[in-house]
Amino acid sequence: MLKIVFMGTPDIAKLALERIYESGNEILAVVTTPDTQKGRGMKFIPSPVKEYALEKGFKIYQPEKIRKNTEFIETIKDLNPDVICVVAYGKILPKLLLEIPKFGCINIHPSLLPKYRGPAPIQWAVLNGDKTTGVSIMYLDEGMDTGDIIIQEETKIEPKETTGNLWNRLSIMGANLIVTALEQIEAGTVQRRKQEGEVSIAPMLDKEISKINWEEKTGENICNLVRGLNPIMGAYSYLEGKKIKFWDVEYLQNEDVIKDFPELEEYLYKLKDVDPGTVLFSDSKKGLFIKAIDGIIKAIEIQPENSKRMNACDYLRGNPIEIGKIFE
RNA sequence: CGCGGGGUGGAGCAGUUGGCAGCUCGUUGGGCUCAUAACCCAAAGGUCGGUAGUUCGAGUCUACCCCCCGCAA
Repeated sequence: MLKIVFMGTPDIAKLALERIYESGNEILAVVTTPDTQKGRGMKFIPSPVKEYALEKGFKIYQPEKIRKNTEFIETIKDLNPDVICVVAYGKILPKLLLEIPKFGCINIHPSLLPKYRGPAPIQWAVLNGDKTTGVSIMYLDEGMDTGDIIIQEETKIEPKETTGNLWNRLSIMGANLIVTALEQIEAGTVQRRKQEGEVSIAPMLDKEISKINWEEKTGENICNLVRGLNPIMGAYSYLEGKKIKFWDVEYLQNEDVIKDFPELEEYLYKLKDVDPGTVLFSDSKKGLFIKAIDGIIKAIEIQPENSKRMNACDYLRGNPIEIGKIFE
């Protein structure tokens, strides 16, 4: 049994905390970011980690800042933890804190380091259309995700998998893996190795990215954008001044569409002349088809302005879209 | 007391200056088809988010409440 201080904030961290606790370790304290005003009405919402900690009665700390917060650092020092586990805490730990636990500070990072160092590794793996990714358990050092690796596990990214799906899977993998790492630390069999391979950075997602660029992006790019931003932001486009978000789309070749809908064949000759983003076919039974530079995007799940997500076909029933209108 | 949008048959929407609650689909039954997600005919299905009020009369106007959604953080 190890004595652990856990630092983390979102749901991915909550799951890890849960597993660490359930596998028989002692949680000396939980550190999470202060409650923030979120959502409609700007109410103060505790982080998922805090909720779980409250439920289990763990000691909770929510310092505003930790760099130069000597009082907080002393508090942690007094707890005398064997290990500090950090999972998506949201703040960079100062050296003074890193040096406290005798077995070090370990971290879950949801990518195969050194690929995708930084805050948005899962999102970027999907956005870039990667076929595989993984989870790394590593020692923290003063850099950004540059510490030595303890264990890594790889997983495939399914062709239609969204960031949300992958996020859930990696959360579980990470939670299990950090427990394994803790067991190794306790048993004294833990190994560490330097990060090797090509380094890349996964920066925070810019808002700009969520607008679909029909002119320049290929059908595959658009598909990756849509699933990569689901469910965090959603990719959007404007139709007649109204913002429409795309939550699920399918990328089709012209031939695929003709095969399913022979009646579209008469439109085929027009395809070359039409601008990307143009609505090629719109019907509440067959769906909504939009031209991309190299094929056709079929909208499956969309979200109109001020409304909720819905099936594209449902939307078209009450809001018919004329063929020839252009998304931009 | 951050800003804004909205709750109308199972789904998505319309409903003008208050005056019989509609549209596109779906569902059920029937018909036509070699056949169909196509077409034709018919039917069922709503206390219009809730409560109180104004009125001869409220989906529509007023007040309060509940729920949902978007932006912003």
